[in-house]
Amino acid sequence: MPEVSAPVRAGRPKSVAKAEAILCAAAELFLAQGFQGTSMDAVAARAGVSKQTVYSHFANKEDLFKACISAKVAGYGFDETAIVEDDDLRTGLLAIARRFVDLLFDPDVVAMHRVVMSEAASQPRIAALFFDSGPKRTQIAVCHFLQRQVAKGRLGIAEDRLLYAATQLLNMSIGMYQLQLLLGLRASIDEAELGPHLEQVVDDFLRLYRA
Amino acid sequence: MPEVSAPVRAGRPKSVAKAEAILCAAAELFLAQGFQGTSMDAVAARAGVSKQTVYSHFANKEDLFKACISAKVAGYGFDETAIVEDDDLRTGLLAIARRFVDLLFDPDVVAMHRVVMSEAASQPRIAALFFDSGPKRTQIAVCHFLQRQVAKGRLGIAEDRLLYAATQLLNMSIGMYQLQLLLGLRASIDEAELGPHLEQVVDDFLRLYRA
DNA sequence: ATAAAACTGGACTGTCGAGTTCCGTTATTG
DNA sequence: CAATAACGGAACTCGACAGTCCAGTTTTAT
Repeated sequence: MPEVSAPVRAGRPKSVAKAEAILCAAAELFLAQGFQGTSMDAVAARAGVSKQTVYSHFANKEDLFKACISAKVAGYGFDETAIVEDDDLRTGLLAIARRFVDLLFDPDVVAMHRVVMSEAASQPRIAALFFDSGPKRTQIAVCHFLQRQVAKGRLGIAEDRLLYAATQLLNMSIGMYQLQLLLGLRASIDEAELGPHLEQVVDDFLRLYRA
Repeated sequence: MPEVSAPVRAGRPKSVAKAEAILCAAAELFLAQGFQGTSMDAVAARAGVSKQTVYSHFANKEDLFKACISAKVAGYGFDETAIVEDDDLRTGLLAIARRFVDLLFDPDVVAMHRVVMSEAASQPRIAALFFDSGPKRTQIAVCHFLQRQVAKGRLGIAEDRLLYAATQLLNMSIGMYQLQLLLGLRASIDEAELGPHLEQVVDDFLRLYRA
């Protein structure tokens, strides 16, 4: 029985560095100009690589796109382990809201939303992957945080309304800001506007759910 | 002084019916397949018209796109005059939330969001037009409703927080539903799920702001 | 009737992009 | 060193599409 996992090793191995350069270049272009707006020639040029090499690492444009989004999604997750169980509940919620909008309003993440949405029809798998490892994961992480606060007796939320409450906190944090970013009506959100907004959101959340 | 507004009338006039057919066909295709995914040949074919005729009514693809979105936006507004000043405040708020999600979750409107977002970079004017006569107008309409309820002594909201409160009501109504629709993860939202959700949203809103 | 302009249908140009192919070069393994 | 495979570079095929052109036909105002 021949070695299936190592099929006849010989010759020059594929450069991992080049594969990463291609992936990186492609991600920049796809996020900035969309899938259809990005040509394989442009990717090769930006990666400083020949088109042949691009096709030796990725079968076609669609595969390259999927690899890009998968990599980006994996790298950009809402880090749930970083949620500090602060002594002050309000501070903890504020930190969560802050971390959330910092992620959501990041130019790359905004661009990702745009691209995944516009390709959702032709790439349903990518859309599902994005949702599960992005928004869904975030929602669940916040949900777990709330659950722990309920267990500590600091919040009063029924078990079957935890997901709803988490979504509420996140949705209220978004405000009109994300839409304006997605539409390119703003380049970024001013801290002087965002800070008070998030405090208001957290205060309202506490009025609804404080034990 | 020559007639500037009626420059030398003669010959066959342009068919308004054909212009509308073109606009209608283009809208269907643009919303279903995006700007870049729609060819002028396809528009002409769908409208049952020659390509020449398309170009006689619209200078180029971009102009046609702008005309399409403008027309759709004008036709799809959140009808603020239809907000009934119901005796029961809860019923009134529920009606607003319902009207809002009925509009926002409409397949055409979802598709519009997708298209306008993906073309926002190259068509900033369209994005601004969409925002102002869509989300912005809705927000203001709800804001006015809330203001009247405050005047009647039924709600307690500070003047400078009316916009925030309106956004809150709308954002909470959206839940995760719009994102799932935009990503094509759902085709529509089941009433059995949406009804209780909206009631919960309105109840929470009332807990925060009832006078 | 007549002239002007809209409309059809199709052919045509020019461009761009995905994916392939070929050849010479370079790196790696045995 | 020799076999092997990645890489660069460039040319190439093939199809799609925006926009134009034209010759003939239809509609409409004067």
